[in-house]
Amino acid sequence: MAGAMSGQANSIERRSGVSLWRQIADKILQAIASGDFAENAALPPEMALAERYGVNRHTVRSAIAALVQDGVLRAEQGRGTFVLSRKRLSYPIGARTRFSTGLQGQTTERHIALLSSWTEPATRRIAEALGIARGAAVIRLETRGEADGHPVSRASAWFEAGRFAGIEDAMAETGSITASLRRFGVDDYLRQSTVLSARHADADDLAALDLQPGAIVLVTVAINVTPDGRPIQFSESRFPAERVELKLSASE
Amino acid sequence: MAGAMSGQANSIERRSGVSLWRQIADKILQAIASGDFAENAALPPEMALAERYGVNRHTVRSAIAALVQDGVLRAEQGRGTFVLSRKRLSYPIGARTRFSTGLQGQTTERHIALLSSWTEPATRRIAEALGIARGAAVIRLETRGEADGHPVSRASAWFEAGRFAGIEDAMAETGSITASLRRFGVDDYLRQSTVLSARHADADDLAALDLQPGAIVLVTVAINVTPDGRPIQFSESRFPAERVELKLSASE
DNA sequence: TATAGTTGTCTATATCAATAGACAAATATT
DNA sequence: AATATTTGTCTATTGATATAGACAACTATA
Repeated sequence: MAGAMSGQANSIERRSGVSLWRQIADKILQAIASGDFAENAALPPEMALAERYGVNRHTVRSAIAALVQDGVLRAEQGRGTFVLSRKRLSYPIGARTRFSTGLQGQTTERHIALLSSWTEPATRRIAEALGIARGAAVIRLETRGEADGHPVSRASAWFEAGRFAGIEDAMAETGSITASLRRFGVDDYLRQSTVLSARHADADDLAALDLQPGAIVLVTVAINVTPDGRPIQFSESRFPAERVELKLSASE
Repeated sequence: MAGAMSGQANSIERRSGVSLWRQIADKILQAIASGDFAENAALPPEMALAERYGVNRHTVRSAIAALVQDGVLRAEQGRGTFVLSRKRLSYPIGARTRFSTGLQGQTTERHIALLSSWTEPATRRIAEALGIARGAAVIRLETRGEADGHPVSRASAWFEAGRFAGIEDAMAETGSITASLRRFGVDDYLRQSTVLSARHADADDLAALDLQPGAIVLVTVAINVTPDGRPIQFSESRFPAERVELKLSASE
């Protein structure tokens, strides 16, 4: 274990508003995600981790307890603590970002579940993105992306209500944005813009993505357009940073 | 203020390992960054914020105190609390990502400061990325990007030591990766791959980016190649999520 | 079968985080 | 000048976080 975790600074911040056990849990998650531990590998003993991070053994135990609760680790009395989960999923992002095709090879099964949908007036931001009047009716889809039974994304998407009336039914049936858009004559679409940020998960994210409080989510805000440049979809997606990384496609 | 901040769930998680005051500080930062408040606009009164988030007024005061300390807000007794900082910088990422050109129009001045540099053996990951032997000598540059006097990025970059001997001197002189590479006959280069993640800032990030403990950083891991596909640079960059968002170029 | 190493549990103590209430100090408004 | 609004300060109390030490329970190994 001497070399493992060597890439990161083993530093912990006190009085930060983020408890020490959570910071340590984050570091362990990072180490696992970046491949410092193989699956089923043993973590260093609690005393060693405590010394490494300069905290009490009980503080390390709090961090481990949270990760055990989260299904990332398994502790066995007398033997050690072992890694259960695999590396992060690598979610590709580019001009032709599609949920299902992007995760092929990394997962055996994936789909998008429609959580809810309704019609609402367009905010200024959405109206600008879709090139419609502020306050015009837009259909909002709330979805969750799942891969091998685990939630990997949580998204809100907006479509012009006039042009895409009934898209929620198509979405519920097909479980695919691409397939749903095809029913409205959209055979192809491109990612016009993507803006990326990160924040702590809110209550909705926590529930939908099955995260522990305090987790970080990556946020993308995107506009999809038809090949002739007409905007059709505005969306905000949240990805759990501990389970997903975003891979920007090289050529598009 | 009824409509402002409307986009986010006003929910706070308890027993999360992240203190309530930090969660609220995050939400206020988000609201500012997403344009809910104009510069110099007044925040809602402390009592109103306390009610909105379902916490005590003193908890809100802790959040505001942290942001005042951070230079984001200014509190005036009897008047109110006011927004100082502007919206997030939007940092473009694409095939031709360049630090200086990317921020034109948003800032009046920007440059890259070389913090330190040294030669070290290539780790497995770096060797694979650069297409060299594991353990071969690589030059490591530690840099900080600054715009209008404020730090906006913190990066580590690795170059093959044989081909780019002395690049640290070029970097110190020119303050530009592009200009430094030109001295070694690299007139053009492309972003081959970019992988994105997010985590809490570590001690080094906090110091270099002038952040408060508990802040979140966006992390990009990238490989740059010459037009003929030969890898020349491997880098990991950290951006403060509260001050920078990443804008993916449409055509890359 | 000892022994060393590891996780699990318990008690105790100190500090941080959050709530609660009261009132002072400064500002804006009537 | 009087009043309402808002931030600043103080005391007190509770629960979560972190440290410290001791020992039990379990596993692997010499």
